[in-house]
Amino acid sequence: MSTDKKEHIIDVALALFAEKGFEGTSIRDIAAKAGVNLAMVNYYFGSKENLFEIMVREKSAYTRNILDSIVRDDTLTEIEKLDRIIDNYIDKLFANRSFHRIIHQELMLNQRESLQTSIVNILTPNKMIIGSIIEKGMQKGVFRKVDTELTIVSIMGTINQVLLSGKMCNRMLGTPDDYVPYEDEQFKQRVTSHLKQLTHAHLLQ
Amino acid sequence: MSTDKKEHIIDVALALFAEKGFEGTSIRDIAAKAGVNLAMVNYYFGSKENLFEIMVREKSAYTRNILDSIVRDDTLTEIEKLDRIIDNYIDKLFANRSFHRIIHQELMLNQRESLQTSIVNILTPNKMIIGSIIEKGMQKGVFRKVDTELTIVSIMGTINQVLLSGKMCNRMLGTPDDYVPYEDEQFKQRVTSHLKQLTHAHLLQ
DNA sequence: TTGAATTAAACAAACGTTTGATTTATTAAT
DNA sequence: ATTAATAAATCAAACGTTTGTTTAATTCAA
Repeated sequence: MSTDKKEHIIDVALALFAEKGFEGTSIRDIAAKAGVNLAMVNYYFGSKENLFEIMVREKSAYTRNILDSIVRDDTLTEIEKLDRIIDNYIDKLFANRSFHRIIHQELMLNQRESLQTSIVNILTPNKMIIGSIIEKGMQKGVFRKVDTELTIVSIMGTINQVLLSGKMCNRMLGTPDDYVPYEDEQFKQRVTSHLKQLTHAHLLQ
Repeated sequence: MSTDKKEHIIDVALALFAEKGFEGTSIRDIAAKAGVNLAMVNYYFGSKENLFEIMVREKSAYTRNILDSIVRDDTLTEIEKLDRIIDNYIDKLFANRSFHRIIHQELMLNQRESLQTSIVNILTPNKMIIGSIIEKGMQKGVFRKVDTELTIVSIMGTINQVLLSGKMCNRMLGTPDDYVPYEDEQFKQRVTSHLKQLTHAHLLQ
């Protein structure tokens, strides 16, 4: 079984799930767009739900190890660490926006309970790391006293809100509906500097 | 055709759509939970998609006229207006969280194009009003120079992020998975004061 | 008695999945 | 290097369900 073909099916499925949702995407859709026979999908992955789970597990790998090097760097102050995390997150999430959409579709729906738990388990470590930086800053007295968890929610929520709806972004930018704002370097920069300004004002004394 | 029964079907459909998504909910699900015959749903609403559209249009009414009275009140400063808007929004969105979930499911998916446009049209006026308050504050010099649109995105994004996943909230609160955080007055208060602290730090000189 | 409301039953289409035959690739023996 | 045997990959077709929707008969209310 060629790994290339399996990978290709996963990539096609990822794009379709992100666009139409799990129930809105049929195996026939996936097979057609991937250019493989319908039966191959079940041959490779056993079932549609299994393909979905494998895809989530495989594609979630990129979120790991992003923050580790940043948090360990002793030459950086707390606010510098947060700035780097914002840079890093916006970069990674803009690039992997399809996957990120799927993650949040799943979190919102109350289907596939087991997958929801494993998504929460994927996201929690990252949130913990950011949280520890904020609390270190508060201990040192460089950060104001804030609600650590909800501060993380605000940072993530801002990025997610932007990633949620291209149509909304285009309304904001004055760009046409078929434009892809996430490939616009200027827009990325705009979101980055807004988020930094927001966190600086919120955290710094 | 009894309006009560129609309304009851809409309410049942709302709850199911919010939990399982549009494609994940069958007319048979709706009919069963509403205690009506399967054929009644199509008899009343014509089609599943039509029921969905009617529901969105009907339930979106509550978002209007919330902000008008606040923005017109001349006795309030800009930051006071924003505080009231935050109070109001969190109150309304927590109460109507099922509907709000559906809205954002639709925004995320690229199915039902026409509905997406009308959702954007529903949300845009509210964003415009908040935007005008922020810009008035900047003109007066009481507000810092900020990215108006992205500031709104951060406020909305924070609330939406919280409303998105009860599981995530419970992880944050240390409450069990079956707990409903949105009915917890203390949690609502916590989100409210975080958002006010955030916007104050971000906007005020 | 007329029209609306309600029902059980059936409809065709789409769904995820399985089958069984066929092709292709791999391995082992000559 | 060629051949025979074995395994893996691919395919068209069919499977049984579930889907949204329609029908035609029946009940109910005005």
